[in-house]
Amino acid sequence: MFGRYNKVQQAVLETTLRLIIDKELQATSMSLIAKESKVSTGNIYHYFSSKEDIINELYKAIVQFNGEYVTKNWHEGDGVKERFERAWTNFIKLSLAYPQGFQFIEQYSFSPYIYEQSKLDAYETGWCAPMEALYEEAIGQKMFVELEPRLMVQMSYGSLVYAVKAHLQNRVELDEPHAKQIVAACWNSFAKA
Amino acid sequence: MFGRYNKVQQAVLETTLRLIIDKELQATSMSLIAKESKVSTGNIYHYFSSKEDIINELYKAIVQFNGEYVTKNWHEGDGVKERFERAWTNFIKLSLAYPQGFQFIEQYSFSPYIYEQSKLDAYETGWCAPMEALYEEAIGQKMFVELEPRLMVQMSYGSLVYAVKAHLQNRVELDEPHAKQIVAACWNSFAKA
DNA sequence: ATGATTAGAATGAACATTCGATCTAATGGA
DNA sequence: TCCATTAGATCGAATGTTCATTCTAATCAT
Repeated sequence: MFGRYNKVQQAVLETTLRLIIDKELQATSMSLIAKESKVSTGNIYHYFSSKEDIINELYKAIVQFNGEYVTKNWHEGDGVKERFERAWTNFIKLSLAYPQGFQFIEQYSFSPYIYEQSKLDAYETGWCAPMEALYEEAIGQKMFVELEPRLMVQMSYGSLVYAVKAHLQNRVELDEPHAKQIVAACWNSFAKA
Repeated sequence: MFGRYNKVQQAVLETTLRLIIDKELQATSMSLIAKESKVSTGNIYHYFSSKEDIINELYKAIVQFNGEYVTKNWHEGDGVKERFERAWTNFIKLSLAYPQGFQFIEQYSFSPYIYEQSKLDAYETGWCAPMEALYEEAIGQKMFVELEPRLMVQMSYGSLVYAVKAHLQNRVELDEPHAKQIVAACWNSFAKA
């Protein structure tokens, strides 16, 4: 997930992600990050300019990772529906495989802690732009009702997010057949009769 | 929203809600709450045992308020679909009328800051239980596909939450006709062909 | 006059950040 | 080959601030 960073940075980012999800941001002090990552506070400040900076790097790295994951295996020649199913199925798999990254994005993508610039970049480096284009295509082919693609993508995403959240809280099953039904529900919500 | 509390408690809760949404929790100090609510710190501690306690009272009060709001105007004799539309339309209206309450619940319902007990109570005092019963009914009448009602309710809720979020960030329109289309999309996602 | 409330000072802990010292490893000159 | 020099990496104690909470003495309302 943090391949483009050096060893020290990786240790800090991984530790911070884990601590923030386990314990909440305010309970995650720099000294705790230092202890758990086995990097001294001084050295952390050698590689990151502030605590905020760590959080923002985390955010950017995860957004990019998620973007690549969701748009994986889109084959040339696949129809709109195939790509739709592939993308959102990828998203569910991603969320189950990297629940900490999922929860981090969930908790912080609307937080003032994340710089506006990071959020703007996220639109391009993440899956937002490609998914909106896909929904646009679906409208063009009369498969979807006429609604703003941006709104529709957000709604589908919200459905999946809450399904995954419910699962992570042990409140519902989320196996292969469930995932299929969930993605189908997303399709049906905008499919033309 | 805080009808069951006394004047002092109301002032504190209203102020805290506003500050937390405007500025983030960590930037909302007790002294700031005291200054803006015009209640001295000493007196705040007379009515609340800690900062955590304020947050948890806020949470419980808003959950209950939202629960009553969403299930408002369910008329005897209304069919499942009418109640479905009424409930989620109420939810959208609620979110637009009380965006701070909406954002608070969004940010804190998964946070470790909220006691587990508060979360458990929320299930009964909020709209979760009645909505699951409604979805159950829809399944019984063969209107909905067979999926866990809990999962379906969460997914519908997620759709609406993200639609409202997108609107609050000025990213999409959310007027009366849009609300209708959004609620229809939620219905269609689980409607039997 | 009794209980509620206020202003705000005092307390003590927690925390982000800084800084000077020490370590490491690579390079260069003899 | 062997030591000297250097640049950067790493350390962790020290700094200064912020903040939740407590306390005190004064004021207000009934």
